[in-house]
Amino acid sequence: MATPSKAKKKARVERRYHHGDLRNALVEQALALVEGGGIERFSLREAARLVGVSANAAYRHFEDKSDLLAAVVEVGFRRQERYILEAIAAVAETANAGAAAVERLKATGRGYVRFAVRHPELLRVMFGSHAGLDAQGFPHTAGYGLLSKALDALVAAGLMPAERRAGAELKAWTVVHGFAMLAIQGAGPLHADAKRSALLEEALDYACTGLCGRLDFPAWRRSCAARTTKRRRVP
Amino acid sequence: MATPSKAKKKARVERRYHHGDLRNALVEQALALVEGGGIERFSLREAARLVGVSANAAYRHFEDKSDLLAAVVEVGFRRQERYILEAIAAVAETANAGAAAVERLKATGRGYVRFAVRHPELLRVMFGSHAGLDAQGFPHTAGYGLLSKALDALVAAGLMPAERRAGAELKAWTVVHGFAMLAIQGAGPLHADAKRSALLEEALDYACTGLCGRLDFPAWRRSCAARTTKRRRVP
DNA sequence: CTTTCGATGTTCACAGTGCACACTCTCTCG
DNA sequence: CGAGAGAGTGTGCACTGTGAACATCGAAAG
Repeated sequence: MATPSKAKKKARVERRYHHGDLRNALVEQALALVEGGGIERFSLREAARLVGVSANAAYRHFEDKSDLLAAVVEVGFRRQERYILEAIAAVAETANAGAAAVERLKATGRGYVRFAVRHPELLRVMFGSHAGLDAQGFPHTAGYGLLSKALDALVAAGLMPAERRAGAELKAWTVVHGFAMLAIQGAGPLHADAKRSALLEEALDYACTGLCGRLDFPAWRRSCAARTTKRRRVP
Repeated sequence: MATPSKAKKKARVERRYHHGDLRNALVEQALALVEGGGIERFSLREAARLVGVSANAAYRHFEDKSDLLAAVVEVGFRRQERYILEAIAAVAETANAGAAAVERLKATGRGYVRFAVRHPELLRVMFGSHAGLDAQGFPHTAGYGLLSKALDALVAAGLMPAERRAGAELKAWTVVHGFAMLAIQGAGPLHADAKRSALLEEALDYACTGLCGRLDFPAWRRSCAARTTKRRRVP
């Protein structure tokens, strides 16, 4: 066997007095509890128990139960961001700048909704109380910045009149957030996967229409055609 | 003094063994607790205590804590419906059928959002778990029917192409629900009353654009003009 | 007018929760 | 090496949701 002095440093599987990474372990466990059974079936005590630590150990790392939950919300937003980035990465490249801008915008929405459907309880917790948004009222997430860039590109490509640019983030967010929330609620025909993604595409077209103000820019038509023909799969 | 045999029948203010209307009293109290302090600050026991009854008395009227909450959700939906009806009643009559249809559609959204802003915690509870929606996934509320009628009228007035009619309820609902949720979350500039209602009007215009597909129907322009000139106050 | 019975409320009991306090263990640094 | 700070434990308290047995009332049946 190896020298105990070195083995003690890390990688000790047996019960140690100091956990070593309790904070993260608790957040991870809390998240698991939330995802499988909603916010009701989550207690600080059970999270601690499952991690193999006394209940009060959690208070060395979190003020409160709600503080632990806030940490869960934080990783929720980061996870959502990853979904959005993946969705954007999945769109096909196009020579047409307008089509690319439209596709990137739509991909943002696809990632948002995909995250919602895969982690409904987590999303509910993220928007369950006044938390998760920064002082300006936006998520401190790269995803929001990507949305802004996509909208800028839409203007640059001549698809969106410049005077419609202001506040466009919020409008786009409104549609996508509403869709996501209703989807996880099982509203209308949104619970079935196939139907939902078809309706999402409709909703995204509809959102773009609303954002740009009109359908009949020539470049717009071309971009729509580009979308339906080629799209890469998400891994 | 009156004959005791008759006074005993009803209207006894003193402590009686049988409450007489416990179920309603509990729902009312539970609703009050939810509205002032969110779902966390609501316990079956406290509701019972405030009503002046033992905790377990509630179990004669409700299966569960969650069953009581479901009753709260029910009255929430009815209350929301009243807001929508009031908002619709508040729009000015117009000779132009198209303008009237647009206004009725928008009013639905205004009522929805107004309810959300006035009863944020209640709305959160209403959409906090898989509840409140019927088997088809729609709220069993007259408000939804009114939305459908407004959309039909939009088609009848020639503002919305008939081929865009299918699924329009869901799209309208998506925008308005998303707006309402983000508003009560304090997202972006939505927490300030004045800014919010201005943005709501923008969002409603934007939703109509998306629903109808194009801005430049002549009747559409006229209806927009009609909206900005005259609107009655909500009482 | 009694008797009886079902609906409605009460009390007691139990497990589980969030949290405060005082205690113990271990690692690090002077 | 020894002291102190940071991390984890145990005990205790007020509270919760819920089950089971008991108490009370109103109305229907005799």
